[in-house]
Amino acid sequence: MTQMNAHFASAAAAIRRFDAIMPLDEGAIAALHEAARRPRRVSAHHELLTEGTAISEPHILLSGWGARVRILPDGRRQILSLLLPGDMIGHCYQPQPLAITSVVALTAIDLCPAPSTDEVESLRHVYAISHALDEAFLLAQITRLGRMSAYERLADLFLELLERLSLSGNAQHNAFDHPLTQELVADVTGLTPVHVNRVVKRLRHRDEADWHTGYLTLSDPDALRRRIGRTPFQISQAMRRRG
Amino acid sequence: MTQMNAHFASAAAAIRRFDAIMPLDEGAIAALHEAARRPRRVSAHHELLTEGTAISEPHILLSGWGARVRILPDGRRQILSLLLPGDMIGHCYQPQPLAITSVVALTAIDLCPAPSTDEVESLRHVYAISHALDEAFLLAQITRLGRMSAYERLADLFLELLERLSLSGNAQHNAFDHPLTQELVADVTGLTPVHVNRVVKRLRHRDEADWHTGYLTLSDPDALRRRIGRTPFQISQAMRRRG
DNA sequence: CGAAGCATTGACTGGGGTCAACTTATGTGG
DNA sequence: CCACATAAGTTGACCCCAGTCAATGCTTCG
Repeated sequence: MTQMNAHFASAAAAIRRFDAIMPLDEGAIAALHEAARRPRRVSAHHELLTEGTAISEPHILLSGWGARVRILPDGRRQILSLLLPGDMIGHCYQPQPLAITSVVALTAIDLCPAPSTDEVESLRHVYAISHALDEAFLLAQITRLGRMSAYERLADLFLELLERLSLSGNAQHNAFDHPLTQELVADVTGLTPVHVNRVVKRLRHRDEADWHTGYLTLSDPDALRRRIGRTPFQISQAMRRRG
Repeated sequence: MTQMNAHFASAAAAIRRFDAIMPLDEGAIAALHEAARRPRRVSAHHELLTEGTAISEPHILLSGWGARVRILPDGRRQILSLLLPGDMIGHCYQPQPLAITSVVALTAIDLCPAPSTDEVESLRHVYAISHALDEAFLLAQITRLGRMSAYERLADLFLELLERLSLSGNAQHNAFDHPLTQELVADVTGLTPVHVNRVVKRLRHRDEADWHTGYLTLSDPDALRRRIGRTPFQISQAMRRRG
């Protein structure tokens, strides 16, 4: 289903996300479509960027999931952030050409170079907001790891994923394709795979979440949000206004 | 001692840090000195920025320590990152005028508006690198919280502080003023104050660190780095080169 | 000198890690 | 289309790191 047209890389998800972040003008839409016409495909487990390596140009993730990863000398692995359709990869402000982290494809993914802001001025603003959102997700990740229980971490992560995937139109009816293994979720949440399994079981028993064969459904996101005291993520109107 | 001339806000630390990040030209130094002439003083525990509030203009922390903080509905508190002399506050790329987190003064601090890059073009590059470093510290914080034991978290944090404070000349001989309470360190490391105390005790007994009356000494940073497998933080040459 | 904040310690608990077996998917080649 | 191999999910038994509760010192500083 999702797989069937996976090789028709489409700009749809990315454009929906950017447009949700901030309404796009025609030039921006055209440029994004054009850029997405010759996507690069990378298969799962391959490294897109290597920590300490030069960054070429910023890219846009068209489909599939990626992650920024850090690995400790003894092999422990931490996923710093997840990259979803419409997210940018390697977007930074000129001076620093070195990748600050490795980026890996968690599934097969399609990506394309991000249209230059020199050509489409209006994208500058969109990219900047996208970048600010990325930082917001890092901060959310820190609070998750620092001050939440295992149960809260999973619930919070699932809610974040639902909210983010909704932006790009990759979620419907509180459900979405969730291609990660429990081990990868463990690497995001700072837990062990075994314990992730136990907590997922609990979520299932409570009828709060169902996660089978790569598809995750949250039965009542609002109730879950209230339960763990999560402020629903939203792009504030003010965020869009120029300072 | 440190307190005695605290009311003579000085640009020295900030300039040393920026210059260490990337050699400054005379125009930049002059602008920084000028900006630091009329510093704003904020006493401990006061909020500099409130989450969701409009950001005025970027500032430079001249002296004292601050923190980006997030508080959960039930009162749990997580310090997202520490702000040290020479660090920037509220530096972001135009479009997003809302503070993404609260910022509080942990000690009495002095700050001044950051000279505009419109006036001193060369500062743009320096600010960008400073911003990239901030992000790098967030990523370090994530790995600390996600994949390190309490012992490693404290050792890693202390080493990061030593390295960062060395840049601004606020550390000498592997030692520095450390004004935080154990409770605040707990809020940085995602632990409880009680457990921070126990780990600090262990560090003391092993003669790895000594922390008394606001002064922290690491007896052998390199040995400690090796022990916990920490890559010494450094600003790579390549980071300074223009892409 | 007393009060308030911070550091220190002990006794106890529990959330989450570890180890290991077993089951269920996924997938690959014959 | 089945047989087997490999990866992923599931479960139980056990343990330990770090949290909790609570008492006691130790500093500041008014």
